[in-house]
Amino acid sequence: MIEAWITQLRKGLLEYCVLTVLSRGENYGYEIVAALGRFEEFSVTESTIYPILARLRQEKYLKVRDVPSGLGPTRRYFSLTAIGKVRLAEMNHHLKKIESAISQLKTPPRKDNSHESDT
Amino acid sequence: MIEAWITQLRKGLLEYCVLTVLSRGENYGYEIVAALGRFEEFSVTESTIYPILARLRQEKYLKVRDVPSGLGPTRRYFSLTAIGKVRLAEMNHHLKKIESAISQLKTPPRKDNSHESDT
DNA sequence: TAGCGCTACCTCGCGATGCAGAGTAGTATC
DNA sequence: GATACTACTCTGCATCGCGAGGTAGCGCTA
Repeated sequence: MIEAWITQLRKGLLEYCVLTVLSRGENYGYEIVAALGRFEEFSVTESTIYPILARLRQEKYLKVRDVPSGLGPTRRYFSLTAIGKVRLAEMNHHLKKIESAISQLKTPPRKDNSHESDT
Repeated sequence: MIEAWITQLRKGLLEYCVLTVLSRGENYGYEIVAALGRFEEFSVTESTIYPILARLRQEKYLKVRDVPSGLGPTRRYFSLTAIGKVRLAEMNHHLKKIESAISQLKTPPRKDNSHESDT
């Protein structure tokens, strides 16, 4: 099942997506779910996002600001901290390297010489 | 720890990498480990690769050919089956969509109109 | 007051995966 | 027989995504 594979692929990636969304400005959980949900491959529910937000916050990558919405429960706005921005930059760096590695995997490795001429 | 994040990122991705490596032609486990190990982000050991190969084979994405190596135990060459190639194509498709989604996440969403002019 | 629906947040428990560590087996060399 | 190298296998743990379920504030209708 491709769907099961996508679930595995998201591991780690969703954390990155949350940070990326927040790099555009502060936002609250419910809206982040909606923002990611616009993309089929990132369709998620609260039970996926809230634990990520909690962990990111615990690790000091996010800070919190509670704002009464007057239209329901208080909204908890998350935004990147300084180290959160650093973290996101590191992630971007690693993702680029991974992309590069994958594109190299698609091409047979260039042996310096042809001391291996099987078949 | 970024390293822990990379570990999470690899979930699902390694399966894709293995299929990609095999799309270049048949190969055996030990060599696949070496092929992936050339890239820092994909540095793995046998205990990571062999379970993937076993699962991929069980799901009929790979077929096996045993070849005595005369230099140790018999080598077990893996190669893509027909549905293995289909699977890899599907994965490529999904990865492209994910890449596209990520690049859109980096840009604030364009509202068709400005019926939402917050700030 | 009671019931319903929407917004918004949080927690529990399961399944899948990556991976360190340890083990098995075949061949060659000493 | 002991050591070393190649090649593959198994066990057990940690982490994450996510379905299911729960709480709470506000507004509407009856």
